[in-house]
Amino acid sequence: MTHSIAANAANDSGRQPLTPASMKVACSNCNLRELCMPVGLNEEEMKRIDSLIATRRKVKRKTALFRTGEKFHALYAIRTGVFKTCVTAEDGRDQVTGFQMAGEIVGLDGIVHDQHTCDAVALEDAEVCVLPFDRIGELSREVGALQHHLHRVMSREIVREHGVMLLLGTMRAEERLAAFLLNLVQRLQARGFSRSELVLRMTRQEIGSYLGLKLETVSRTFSRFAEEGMIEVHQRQVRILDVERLRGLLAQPGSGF
Amino acid sequence: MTHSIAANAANDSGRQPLTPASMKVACSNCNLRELCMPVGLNEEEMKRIDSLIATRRKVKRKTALFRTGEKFHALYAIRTGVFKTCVTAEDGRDQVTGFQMAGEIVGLDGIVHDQHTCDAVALEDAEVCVLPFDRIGELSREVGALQHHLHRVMSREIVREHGVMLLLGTMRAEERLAAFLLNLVQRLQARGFSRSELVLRMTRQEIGSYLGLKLETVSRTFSRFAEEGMIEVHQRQVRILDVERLRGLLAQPGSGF
DNA sequence: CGAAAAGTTGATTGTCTTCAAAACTGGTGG
DNA sequence: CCACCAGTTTTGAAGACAATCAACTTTTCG
Repeated sequence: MTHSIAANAANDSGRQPLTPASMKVACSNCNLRELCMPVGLNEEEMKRIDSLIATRRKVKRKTALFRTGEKFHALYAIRTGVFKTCVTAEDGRDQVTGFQMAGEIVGLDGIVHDQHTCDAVALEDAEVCVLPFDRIGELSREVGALQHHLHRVMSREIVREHGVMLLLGTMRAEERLAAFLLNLVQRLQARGFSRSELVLRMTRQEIGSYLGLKLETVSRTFSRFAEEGMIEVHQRQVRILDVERLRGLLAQPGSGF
Repeated sequence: MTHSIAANAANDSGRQPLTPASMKVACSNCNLRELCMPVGLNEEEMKRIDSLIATRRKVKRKTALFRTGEKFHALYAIRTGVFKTCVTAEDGRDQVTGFQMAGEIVGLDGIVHDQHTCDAVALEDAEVCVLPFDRIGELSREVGALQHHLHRVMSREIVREHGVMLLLGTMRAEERLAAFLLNLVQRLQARGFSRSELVLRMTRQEIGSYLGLKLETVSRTFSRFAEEGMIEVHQRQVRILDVERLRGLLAQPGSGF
């Protein structure tokens, strides 16, 4: 039982296997570099990119990095913590459009109208690098790799949202939750965490909003997965016991006719 | 009755109020310029942008401009015709992610992995400008306005998809269809068409796929709107009789708590 | 023209939502 | 340090909405 949920929780309080505290404020020696910056730069280019980071900013749990309507002036690279982004309709309904973690970029929505069109809220105490957008523009004119990297980041977001649309448009509750869990655990694994255990940073309500389900449905579906022995759930701590069966939920039901 | 549905249909067969046939192959004198290119360029810059257009390409109804898995090498600016883009899950289910018309850009999904991740299919005979992506990269390094324009196009797509996610995640069938019709008519109006009449280029099935509904539900909802006097439907020809009530469908139901 | 595709409408079913109550958790202040 | 309280989660029962299944009509296009 070396990997019990309790052990995972402990590991988790001492989070950031990738980001020791003693780090200089620079991309060039940031452990998240491969996640949020282009690779294969020479020293000169790296120095320039370093100059891009204006500041870091700490964001307390439950507070916003930016909100709808605020002026856009920077993108943010997440260093630590998990964020949610959500859009709000005129009538007050809102929709979580994504959960973002270390190495991912938020703020792309603001570019079109020079104004943010969604809220980015920290689900736990977090820290971000502030990347002033006009600096990104200048630099990417000089450093081709940065230009292409930015394009890829934006394109990746478009493709991710295609996937969410597929989920929301065609999947049933069980499939949605399975897809959600598999996606989360895959991203956590890429960051050095367990491939089978995770701590949810968001509420059932927030998961439901993201998946187009009510919180009760999310809760019930978790319970059903647990009953069937596919996962183990203790509040926000989840252990995946049978990845294959979870994956199976995604491929099965339409049977592809 | 100057704007009868029949009249609209007639107008429609003689489409292209914005693009006479005698046009040179250049952005500088393209009537869609404001839609798909940056504004406020000097002559020198305009000339460079013109050089970006490698070719035009005609796409027959029901054929693909590109398909999932094909190598990405260009973005496409739609000159005439309407496209749908759709993603396909491993199990064969697919989801229409958008309908694109004159002046809009498709192909952004291909940038991340140098490979398209969705299909773009013409719903009617269409023509596009081919914009080789490496040329866009070079040019946007030289022409700041083009660079910023590209960023805005991508950001706009991200924001649009946020809206679709809100629709798929929170709206009921009537609201979805109302939102769809209002969005469509608004974009057509921006292109010089009627604000109250439109010809759907897509099937009920395709509308349903986009809205996360079955085709029967789309058909029923059209019928209900018609019964209630909000619209008039004759197959694919739709006349909007009461925009305000349609708009009301979007704001009402949650009453915003 | 004729076959295939698209659209409409009805009856029934299934899934998710809604409403409700109770249990649990974690943080705060006495 | 413990009690308490608000927020979160679980679970049940009933209801609503859209899906499914099915039959039929209309339109499109080769």
